[in-house]
Amino acid sequence: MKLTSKGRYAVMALVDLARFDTINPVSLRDISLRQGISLDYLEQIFSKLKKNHIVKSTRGTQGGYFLSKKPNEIKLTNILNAVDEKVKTVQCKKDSKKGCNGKATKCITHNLWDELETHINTFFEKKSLQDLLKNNSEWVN
Amino acid sequence: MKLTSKGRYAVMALVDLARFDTINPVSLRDISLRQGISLDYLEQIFSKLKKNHIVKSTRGTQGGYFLSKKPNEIKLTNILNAVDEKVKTVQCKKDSKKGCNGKATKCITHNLWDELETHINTFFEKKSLQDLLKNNSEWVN
DNA sequence: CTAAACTTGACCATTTTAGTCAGGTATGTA
DNA sequence: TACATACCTGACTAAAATGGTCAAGTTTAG
Repeated sequence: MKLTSKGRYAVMALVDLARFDTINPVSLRDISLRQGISLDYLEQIFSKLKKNHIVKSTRGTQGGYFLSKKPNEIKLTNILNAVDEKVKTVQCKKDSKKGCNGKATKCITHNLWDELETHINTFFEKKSLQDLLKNNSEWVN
Repeated sequence: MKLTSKGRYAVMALVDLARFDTINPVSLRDISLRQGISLDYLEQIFSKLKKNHIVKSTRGTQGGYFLSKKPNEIKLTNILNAVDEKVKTVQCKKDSKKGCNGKATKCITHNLWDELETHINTFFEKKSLQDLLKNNSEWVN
């Protein structure tokens, strides 16, 4: 199971973006300063977000990134998948030697982790960027 | 966030134990053979399980481990906590430099991860060893 | 034409994971 | 009492993941 700061950074950056991209595109430099995330690391993350059609970008002076959809259309699943936080709880295919190969002879706890995975993913599918914006609209930056 | 094979092994081993400790204590060697987990690794795991009063042991020939409570009294939270799988989603105290110190100026996504943590822990608090036994009673070993 | 911005990919230090290894200690049974 | 079978402890480590940095670009608005 993976759920690390890369995913957290991605979500933080996108919330930031959603709040500031209303007029002009937002530069990674600004996000970096506001959120305290390394610029170089942000570039890696946004490269993936762009490939997954979550953000678009404009180059040149005054360029930057903006959301490619409305905040309520961007679910957390989309974001986390984009940056490779798969939320996979088991990989039982490798150890075919004993028990679990995903078919007839599942390991004893296979179903459990499957359930958990569903449980977590449901959570992420319900939450959109919009939801996070609402919770934070009153906050000073 | 941590949720790795150590936790998975712990759960597997305990399900195995729950199925076979009805008459005699179960040796780690047997569990190791049945579940395909390294004996040395099992010893580490059971050391922690014992410290946390989830299992007890008898020494000597024919010795081994057995559950210290009934399967329905052992929740997955207990097991995972015992082997140090904390299921912590954020540690926002370290980076006091920017935003999140857990107090007034929480990072934008702080509430989100708190919610997720609760969501996952709820799942683990509901599930007991007994639940897993039921699901697997029909399986051949 | 050039500075500001995005883009790409290689690289790397540190930490965590998933164990192994070596050496114990305790105890039921013969 | 011997001894095999268990448990117990701590040091060690290869490999992978994490959380970045660094270097060298390309693009385009002004």
